[in-house]
Amino acid sequence: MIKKRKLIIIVGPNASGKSELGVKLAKKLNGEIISTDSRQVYKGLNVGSGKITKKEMRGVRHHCLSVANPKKVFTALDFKKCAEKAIATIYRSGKTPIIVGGAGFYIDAALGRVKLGGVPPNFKLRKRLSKKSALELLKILKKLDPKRAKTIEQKNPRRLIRAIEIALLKKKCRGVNFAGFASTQPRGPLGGREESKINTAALVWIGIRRPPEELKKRIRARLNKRLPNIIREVKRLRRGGLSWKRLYDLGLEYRYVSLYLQKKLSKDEMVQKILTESWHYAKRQMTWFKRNKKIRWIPNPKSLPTIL
RNA sequence: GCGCAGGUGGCGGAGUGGUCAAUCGCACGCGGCUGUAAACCGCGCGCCCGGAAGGGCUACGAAGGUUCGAAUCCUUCCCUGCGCA
Repeated sequence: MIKKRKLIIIVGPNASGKSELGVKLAKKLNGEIISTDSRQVYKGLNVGSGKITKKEMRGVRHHCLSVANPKKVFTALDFKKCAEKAIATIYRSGKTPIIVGGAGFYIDAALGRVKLGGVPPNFKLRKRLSKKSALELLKILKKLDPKRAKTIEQKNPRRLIRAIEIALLKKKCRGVNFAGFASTQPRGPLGGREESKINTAALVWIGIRRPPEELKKRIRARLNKRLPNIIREVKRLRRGGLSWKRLYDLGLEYRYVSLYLQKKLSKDEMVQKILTESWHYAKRQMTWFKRNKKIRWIPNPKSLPTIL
């Protein structure tokens, strides 16, 4: 039996101060950071995604940052692979891995708390299905996988399409053992575990939770400071060949700044949109994390728990 | 001062005699999420009781009136925008 190694996970909403805490802990514990952010994985999405700067890293090594081409979708599975590799590397060098991020789904995927199927995205199929209504999609799914049809969010086209994608491939490969498939996987207390080095680690969850008004203020301050650079960044991304559509899908600052640059929003509308949407996002992040009872909540990065 | 348009829930904006506590969008609150996740989706949202069904109360600028019944019709008043003075 391998001795349990420590793995620290720092979570919290947008603009709560996770990166700062991460570096602080890394310094203290001789650790390295695995950033868990669905937009910071892309090259060129820097200011807008709130990516930590070289200077802010203070010499601490960060993994899974700027590892993907923004033109292509980087999936949760891609992230999981990156994180696992990083964790292995960090352990090998005798250091402590510290996962820092706000993308709850990615973190849970990386740790095997959410099981990813093994069915890659089929963009042609998605495109075709995207023309159908949720009701039509549900009908299709009912035929393909009645079991999944019962548990799925019945009005969410994106989920329905993915479920159909899975069911279709499953059908095609009937006979093969697909026990690992998400669609038939019970949700167990941890959503099903997987074999990995992570299972042998002692997980320490830390969450930063700030009062709503304070968080809103931080979000606003951060945007004010960065907006000019974000606009510049979006222009640069455009020149680099990102479509408006892609920028829209990237969400938040990328979405609304590009609408502004296309003159579909005034500057003021853009700012308001980014602010409220960032707040909504922060709340969504919190609802994700609230379920995780292992998280120890602290009010700010300064109140470092003594458990370490 | 005259003419025209209008005043509806936190905001925008429908409704124009009963089926209206009032379509819808936004904000706000809560939640979901199994390879797009900063994406995507659901529920609630006047007040009070209820798990719900349902019931009670107060509401559509103000005050009166018509009517079995008014956010909707009439009168007066107050306010706003545009036009003419």
